[in-house]
Amino acid sequence: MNEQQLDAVFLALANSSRRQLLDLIAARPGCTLSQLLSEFDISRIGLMKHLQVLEDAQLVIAQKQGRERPLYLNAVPLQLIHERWSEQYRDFWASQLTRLKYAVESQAAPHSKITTKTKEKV
Amino acid sequence: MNEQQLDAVFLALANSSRRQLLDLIAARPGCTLSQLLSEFDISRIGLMKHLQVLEDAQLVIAQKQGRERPLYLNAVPLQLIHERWSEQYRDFWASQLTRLKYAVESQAAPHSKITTKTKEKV
DNA sequence: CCAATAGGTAACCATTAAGTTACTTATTGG
DNA sequence: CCAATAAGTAACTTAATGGTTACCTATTGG
Repeated sequence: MNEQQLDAVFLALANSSRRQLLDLIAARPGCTLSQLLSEFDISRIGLMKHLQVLEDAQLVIAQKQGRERPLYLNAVPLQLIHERWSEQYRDFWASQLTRLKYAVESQAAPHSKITTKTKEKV
Repeated sequence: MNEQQLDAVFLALANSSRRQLLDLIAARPGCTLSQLLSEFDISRIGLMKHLQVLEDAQLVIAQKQGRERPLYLNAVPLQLIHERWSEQYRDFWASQLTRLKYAVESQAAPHSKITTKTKEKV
């Protein structure tokens, strides 16, 4: 995946309606836009535009069949990103410290208050 | 992570300058904006805005120290997404078929031409 | 001290995103 | 056949992105 493809995938995921749409397509392979419309509060055209963004990112594929256009998840881009992260952040995650590690190191003599404060829910 | 936090993280990742910035911060924990500026073709303010987007997503944390603001990667959001995908797409990825599976199933009697065509590089 | 340095604000501009309504096309079931 | 259905196009509005320049603030090293 090149940089532009990454842009497209992350952009596609950066919207909760689109993530929901993707989940629905994953759960109901072959479904059509009209079938999914009832799950959303937006217009058909609005939803169609979201779908287009997912297709641009190649997260969804569709083949027109008659007047319908059945939709399918293509999880390959997600898989590729998943694998890349596995390699890239292996050490980070293995340490089980992540931000806390650096937060503490960077402060000469942290108060106990600060160390507890940095352990926040995410 | 709630939906808005996911929005923020994916939005932050949906730009190659920001991904590059994140990589640099990961590689040089404690570095400052000015130090990183030479790696980019954009203005300091432009870069500062990208940094702000990463901070909004809590992918980067910074504590002001004197006139400097050392930067640190916070990989926790990435880790959470990584874990979620591991669960969510386990079966999909295990099948090693992804889109091909559904593409073939959805066509009554596919020509050999079509089955080869669906196996495209991603 | 004070000039250089690191960072921050404000205001602006062009492009893209996210949504709408109105209209068109093409397929199909009864 | 033909009306209902599924999808697509066009045009528009509002808000957000991604970038700029100009100016301001605060810290620090010599």
